[in-house]
Amino acid sequence: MLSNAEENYLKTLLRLTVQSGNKEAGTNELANMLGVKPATANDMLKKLKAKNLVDYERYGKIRLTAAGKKWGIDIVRKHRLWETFLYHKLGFSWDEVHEVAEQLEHIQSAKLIDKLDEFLNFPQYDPHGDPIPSKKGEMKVVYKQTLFDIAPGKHCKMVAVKDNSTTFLKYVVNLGLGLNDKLRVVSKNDFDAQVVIEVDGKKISVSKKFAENIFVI
Amino acid sequence: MLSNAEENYLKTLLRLTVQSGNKEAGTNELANMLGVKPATANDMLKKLKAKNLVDYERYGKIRLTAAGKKWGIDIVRKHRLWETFLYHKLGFSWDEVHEVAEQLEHIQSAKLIDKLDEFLNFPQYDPHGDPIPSKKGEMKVVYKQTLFDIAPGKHCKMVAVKDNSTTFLKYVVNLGLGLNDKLRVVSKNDFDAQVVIEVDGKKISVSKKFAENIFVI
DNA sequence: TACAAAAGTTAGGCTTATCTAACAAAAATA
DNA sequence: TATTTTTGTTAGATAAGCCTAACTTTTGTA
Repeated sequence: MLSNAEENYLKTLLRLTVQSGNKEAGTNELANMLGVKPATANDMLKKLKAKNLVDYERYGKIRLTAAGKKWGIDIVRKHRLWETFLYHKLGFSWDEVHEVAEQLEHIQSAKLIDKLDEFLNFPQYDPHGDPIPSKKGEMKVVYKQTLFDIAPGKHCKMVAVKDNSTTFLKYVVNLGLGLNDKLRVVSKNDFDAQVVIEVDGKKISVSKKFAENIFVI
Repeated sequence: MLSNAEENYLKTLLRLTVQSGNKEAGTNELANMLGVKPATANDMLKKLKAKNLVDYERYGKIRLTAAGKKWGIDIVRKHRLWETFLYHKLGFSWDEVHEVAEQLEHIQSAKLIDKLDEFLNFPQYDPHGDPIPSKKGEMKVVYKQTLFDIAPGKHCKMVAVKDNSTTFLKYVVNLGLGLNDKLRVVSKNDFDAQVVIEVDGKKISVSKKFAENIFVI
């Protein structure tokens, strides 16, 4: 049994290593993402090392052990299943699910998650288009191509978002965009990197930062 | 915002005062029910007093303030709604719901609970027959009459259970008893207070302790 | 390569929620 | 009523998770 804090460190390390293809993380980076000070993260790393959840030496890089990775994936699985429940069963909106799921992901009951999975009909993706890991910890490869990578003239389909913050998601909805929308990249501006796209015959111009947070296939 | 620990103290105080008709509670009693030492409970009482959630003087009796009572009722509402969800939607059994609901009751999101209430179709009673408080904090009067209070020869209906422990609930199921069963009290033994009841034409003999944990009307 | 900047660590403190041990007040009883 | 028992309180300790301030190691660059 791990505390909520410990679980959050594992979840964040998973994002920082496996999910980003980085393979290793640093103390400051970890602390920043968790909103704590490096000294705090350092203390926790020692604890997680003692529990064999991270692979780590003084002044060295941080990696998850197999056990740590599995635990992190379990949290992601729980988070995404709860998001799916909130969205599809309780009528939460796209941008509201994340915050509540941050709490629900720490509920400890294997049976609860299995039953929830079944109740939701074994969903493959959460409301943000992110893949839901299986019970065994298998997770579909995360999308790598963003809207910014698409060449002008080409078509693509919006399949997920990188940023799950309320601010970003509300912005997306406001622009009239949603998952599975078919997009065409009209142009990419050389001066300020604005990207003009066409959706449903309507043209909209978005920033580089925005385009890099939209995953497409 | 209160911590899980604080919420558990309020919930327990509610049980000890309002729900039992006692109206006041003692430190040892409270500590016992929470599984902590009296010294610990004493510390917490000071904190809750400072937050205006309990009414309490040194060496005096403990009462909940209106705010403390409301908060406690909210926890009970959440607990019972989650139990109903687990039982009716996820297929948990009678004796499994309590433990998981103990965790879920601390999730902080008013919207979540309102939506859950709606999703469950505004249930009035949880799977143990206990009334679910309304959003405003109105709670149906808890049943007072137990199987032990019924005179031999009389009929009654099992509407709730007092004890929600796995041990007790499994025992109830094992005896073939369930909510809404029609019972007839056959006899009450003067020597050891065993109560013989008839259900579906089958006679079973239960202890005084058992009979006192079955609410009937 | 030497040194400045960045990254990481340690030491010592704080808060919350718990404990034990010793003490004080209230209640029960002889 | 005096004394014992029960109940409640205080003081001091511990572990988790966080902090700041000072220090050390590594990295990047002039």
